[in-house]
Amino acid sequence: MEGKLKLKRSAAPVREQVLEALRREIIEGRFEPGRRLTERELTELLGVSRTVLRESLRQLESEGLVSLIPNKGPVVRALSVDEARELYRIREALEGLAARLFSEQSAPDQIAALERTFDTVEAAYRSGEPADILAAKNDFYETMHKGAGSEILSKMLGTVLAQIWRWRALGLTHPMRSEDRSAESVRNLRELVDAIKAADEEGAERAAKKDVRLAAAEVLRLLELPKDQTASKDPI
Amino acid sequence: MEGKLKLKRSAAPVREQVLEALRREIIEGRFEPGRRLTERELTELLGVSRTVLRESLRQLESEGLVSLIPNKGPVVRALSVDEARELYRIREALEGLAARLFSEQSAPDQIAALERTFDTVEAAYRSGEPADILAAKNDFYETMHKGAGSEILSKMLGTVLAQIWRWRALGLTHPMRSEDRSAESVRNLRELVDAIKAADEEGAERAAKKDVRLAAAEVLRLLELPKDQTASKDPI
DNA sequence: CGCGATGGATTGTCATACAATTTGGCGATC
DNA sequence: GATCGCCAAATTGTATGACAATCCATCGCG
Repeated sequence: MEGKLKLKRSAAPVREQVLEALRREIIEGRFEPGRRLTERELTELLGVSRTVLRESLRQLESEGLVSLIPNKGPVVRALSVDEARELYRIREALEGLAARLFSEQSAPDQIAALERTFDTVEAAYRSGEPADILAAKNDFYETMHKGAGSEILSKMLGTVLAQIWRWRALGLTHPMRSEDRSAESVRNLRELVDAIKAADEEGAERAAKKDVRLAAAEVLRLLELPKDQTASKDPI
Repeated sequence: MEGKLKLKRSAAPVREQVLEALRREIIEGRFEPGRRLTERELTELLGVSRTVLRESLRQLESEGLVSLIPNKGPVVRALSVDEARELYRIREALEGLAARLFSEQSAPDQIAALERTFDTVEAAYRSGEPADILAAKNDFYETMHKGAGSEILSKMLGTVLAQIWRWRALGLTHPMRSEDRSAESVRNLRELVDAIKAADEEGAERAAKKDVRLAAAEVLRLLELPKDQTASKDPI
């Protein structure tokens, strides 16, 4: 009955901790797509009751991270390439909206925060370390979403990002990735930041959308490459 | 222990039936915003166990229809005017995307289906019956979402629509509603249908967004009116 | 070789129990 | 009489055990 993924029994409700723990395992790829998650296995792993576990699983289903197959059990959701395409289109629309809302508000402190995270992104790209780049870009987007001033939108973008997390890493680590992508991406983000600074709503939306669109194109290109590369090492 | 909202014990899992029953009650306004929903009350009303009920409530929380206040219980979520505004902006972006995707696909049968639902909308507007208009427009949007060919997008739009359902009715039934809105709305939708027929992706997106934007403007105008009208009759 | 029966594993649902927390009210004290 | 503190009721949070329903692999029988 021992929990191996330790949960502090104090601060937050157990259910929340379970939810976060499972979400993390899935997003970070330790529970790979398609993997079955039986209730017994999870309750033993986490040391919680079925009651709590099942509530968390239902929530993860709403977020699109697991599929609950009737009488069969939960499975880590595996997305098809088509679904990846759909998610990127949705993300494009929503990031565009976020950028526009950010521009409309034009809050000086938020803009300053965005510039700071942009500098970090730039530095991370220069360092070339994929993990750093990913972390920096996450910060950047998070700052942008926050600056848009819509809790609802932030949450929606959060669930979209959680679902495509795997592929975002792919675009940075795949051996066949395009070499020009880095410079291009930085250029885009700078354009976005400049537009927001200038309160250019139209330009901000366009830049944000373009950034997502190019990232999507790269990822989809990589996903459709023949699989026989040496790339089999890390099929996140 | 008798369930007063009858649930058939057969076809679908009990949890799904509970989920749908509660969703319906909330969307259609029989559980008004802000109302507390204690677990005991709901289990008795529905005749199900707390286990099932709580799982359903968690799901409704993810959908934004209830707020779960810790140690206090579930409450039918009440949206502020600001949140309404946010939801309409999000809807605008997503409906725009749906229209664009529909155009891109240009599936003749879907287009035909859309034209049929548009005719129904037109007829409903001529009849002037708010319930008919609402139902017809729902059909229209549903058809459009389906035609966009993205299950994920459809579901997202579904949860957005569920949250603003109340206000959509408002735009059609409020005593102070603008008289020109009907003609304008029909004109917009026709523009949208025409653009889709012409595979004009740009135009379709623009028309869909405009439709949402105008509907939002009308609803927000009504929400900000002084409350002392005779309008107290039906505060859905 | 096909195919149905059977049994194990897993989910679906329920009832119950008790701890933790909130809340409203009651009473004691000043 | 007012204020503060504290108790008790109501409600959620969590755990446990039980049993039916369903699915699936496998074994056995024709």
